[in-house]
Amino acid sequence: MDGNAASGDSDEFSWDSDSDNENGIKKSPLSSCLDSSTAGREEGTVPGEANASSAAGPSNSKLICHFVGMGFSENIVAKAIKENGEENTEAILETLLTYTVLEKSPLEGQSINSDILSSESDGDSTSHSPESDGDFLDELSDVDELSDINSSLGDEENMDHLSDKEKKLLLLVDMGYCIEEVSAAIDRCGPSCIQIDPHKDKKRQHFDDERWERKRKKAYEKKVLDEDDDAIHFPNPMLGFGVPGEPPLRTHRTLPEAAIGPPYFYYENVAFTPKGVWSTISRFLYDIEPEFVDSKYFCAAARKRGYVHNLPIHNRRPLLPLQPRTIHEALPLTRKWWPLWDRRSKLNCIQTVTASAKTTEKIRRALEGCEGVPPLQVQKDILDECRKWNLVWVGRNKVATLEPDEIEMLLGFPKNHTRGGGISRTDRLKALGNSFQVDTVAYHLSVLKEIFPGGINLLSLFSGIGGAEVALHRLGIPLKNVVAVEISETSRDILRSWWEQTNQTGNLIDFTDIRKLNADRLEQLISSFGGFDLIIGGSPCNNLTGSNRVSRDGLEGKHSSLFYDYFRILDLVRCIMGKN
DNA sequence: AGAAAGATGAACGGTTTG
DNA sequence: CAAACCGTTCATCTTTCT
Repeated sequence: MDGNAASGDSDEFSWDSDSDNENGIKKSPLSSCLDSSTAGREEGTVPGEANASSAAGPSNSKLICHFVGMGFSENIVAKAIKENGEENTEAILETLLTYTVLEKSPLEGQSINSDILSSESDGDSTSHSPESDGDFLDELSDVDELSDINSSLGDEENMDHLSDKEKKLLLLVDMGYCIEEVSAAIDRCGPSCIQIDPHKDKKRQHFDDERWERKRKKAYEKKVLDEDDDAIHFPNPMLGFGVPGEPPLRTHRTLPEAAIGPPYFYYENVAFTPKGVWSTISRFLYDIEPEFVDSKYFCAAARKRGYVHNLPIHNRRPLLPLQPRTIHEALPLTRKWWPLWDRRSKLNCIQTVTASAKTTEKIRRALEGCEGVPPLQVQKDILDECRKWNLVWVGRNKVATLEPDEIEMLLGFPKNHTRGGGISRTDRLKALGNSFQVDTVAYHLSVLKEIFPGGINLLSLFSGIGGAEVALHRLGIPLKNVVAVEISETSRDILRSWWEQTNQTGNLIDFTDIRKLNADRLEQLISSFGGFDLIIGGSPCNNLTGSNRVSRDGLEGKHSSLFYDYFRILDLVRCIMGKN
């Protein structure tokens, strides 16, 4: 998946507006599906089409199903739809939230929810600039109103009549959390799993201090999560349920009822995220326990990732031939120049940026300055740089960065997979750095071969350069219909060019923006070939990975919040296929 | 020739884990 | 404690467009 891609196109969603992220109220990933079904900006459909069809008969149950999937009870959903009509999903949501959150104090409920929803559906977000005076004042007045309402609710007396869930919901929303997410989270794990400090010292003037607000939110998140009991723990060594060549750690597991397919699904992201991210992901993905695997057990490079999937885990088979597992085997030409004091046998994680010529030049000069074995301190400094930049030895005193074709091999792609067609070296490295390790994913997907001997229909979200497609193809699982959603044109080109070169007999349909993929389009696709067998994707890690010094904002980050779109699409497909 | 767009290089800490 | 991390941003150089 191309991590930067989300910022590439014109922003109808105003992701860039800091104030949206700061108070966290306007942005509600869960409701984005509702946005797109009402706003009529779907790819390949004319505006209004969605409204027309959602008023039709069968989609009424779909609508109910959708809201029930969000955690509302069927009775209330039916009531809300009756009250608002089927076409106005935002109004339905508003009503639902009103019922759910503030049944017993309708007055406050109305004002809070209408604030949230009216500001969300606020027309002009395209040319939105946080510096613009008018906009800025608008934001402030929104926030002020909200904080007035909330502070009036803030004292204990006024909250006495509210249930545990309602109190916590209000407090978290007050902290800047997205209301739908909080509601879903509480529904999934109960109010007691979310610890709230009732002593909030809210000062209005702090709202114009972005940094303070961000810090406060971060600190609060940390506090909430530190007190969270079910923190994720990582297996050490990071073998998941098992890797080839080792006795399996587990061959069976019991999935939560709600998690069982069809369709099968497979979600991937970096293992080491800010705290709490994986428990949120797991909670959304039907409480499935993530499988954490380091790809160093599949190839010569480390790649620590978490996978949430509902696939069977017995009778997994690795891709053959097995990849070389050490640097020397994978890159034999480096052996000759590899100094004895560099004891690395595995490469570190392949990332999107590589060292410059200056770094390798510096190392060469440092080594030429000493005769024989360099002093320990020099060794250590050089090794630190080598580990940091994944450098390999290519000549006397010479280290070098990995070449794109070497990375293709390490990640399990065919040689020249990303080469040519006007793609620059930088773009290759970037696209590769964002990709799956094919052997690892294929090992997990291998169980599909006997389930679907005739091939599968695949929905590939954030498909990038096609790691999932390559994995399935190498497993010998025929690809019947592949719907690939990828925002980067470069990556789409790479996938299509691979598709055309590998004698595929199926159809490849591609989409650009997952945010614009809606229920109507999915329904069309599903009815045209009878449903998806596998929904696979790794959403952007930009705001999760430790490499990001600037905006490691967690799941609510500009890019990584697209996880909620993965969930939205998955849930929609399950819904449409009648499994919700 | 000059502007615009694209490619490359270099500097930028902190959180999380065992 | 060390060690690792699917990254961002700005400056500068290079290529392409007008």
